[in-house]
Amino acid sequence: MEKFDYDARYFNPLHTLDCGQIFRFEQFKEGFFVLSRDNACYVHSDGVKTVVESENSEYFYNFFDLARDYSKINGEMKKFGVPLLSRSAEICSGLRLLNQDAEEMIYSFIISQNNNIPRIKGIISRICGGLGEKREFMGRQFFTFPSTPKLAAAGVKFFKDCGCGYRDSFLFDTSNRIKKEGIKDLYPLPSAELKKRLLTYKGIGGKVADCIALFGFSKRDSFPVDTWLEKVYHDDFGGKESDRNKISQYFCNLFGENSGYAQQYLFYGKRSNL
DNA sequence: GCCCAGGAGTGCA
DNA sequence: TGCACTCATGGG
Repeated sequence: MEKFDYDARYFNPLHTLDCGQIFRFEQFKEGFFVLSRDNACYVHSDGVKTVVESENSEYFYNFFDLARDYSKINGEMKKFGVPLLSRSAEICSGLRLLNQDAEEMIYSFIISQNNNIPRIKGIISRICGGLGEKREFMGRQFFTFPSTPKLAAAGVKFFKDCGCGYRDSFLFDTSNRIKKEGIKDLYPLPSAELKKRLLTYKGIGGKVADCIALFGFSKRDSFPVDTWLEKVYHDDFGGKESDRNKISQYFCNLFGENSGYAQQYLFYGKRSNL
């Protein structure tokens, strides 16, 4: 068992986990049981220190993006004079962007399209239960996220039976393509080029590509626009466009390198009615 | 029964 | 290029 802690003011487990960037976590004891790739951790906070217990501290230190100073990022958010953003930044100063596994993000966000978060979590959980490896951490059983070869070999019916709906063939096609080609050459690409490449996969459009770039490739200059951010754009920024690509461009021009952080604050703030 | 959910593929003008 | 239509599924 390895264990470390961090200033809770800039690391709040609930705000970090509950803003739609991760689908594999559950309430556990006084905090949360969190899964990423084939790793598990227990994260909990007393409001002063946030503690992470795992068998791989190095992995989760990077996963929770703890090398980065969020006090400055958080402060920047209040300079735009947008009440929703200021409130969210004030209340959610401990919200952090996770550095997650690229392939896990690709499959997870293909599932996310036109879907709601509770159901997305259920689908992913069933896929892991069916194809992942059984492990145990702190007396709790969990399943790893399946490798691409396992997903590729599963067949459309497996995904259908997990409740994926019409996204079953997207997962089948994309996993088989990644099995053949790999994604190694995607890592060094700049955001715009990466997004262009992601758009060529079945089931990945503009919004999902932005999520994968942001959460799976740590491209913080991405701004995914879903139904919630479209609401934010109209309600809180007085925007007139309806094309989500244009809305994303608007926000990227406004927030630049901090686009991803602003997006998460706004998403959480709007959904939570802050 | 309806509307919505972290949308995208397709066909047609 | 733009736009309407369609796609499974479960929760509210």
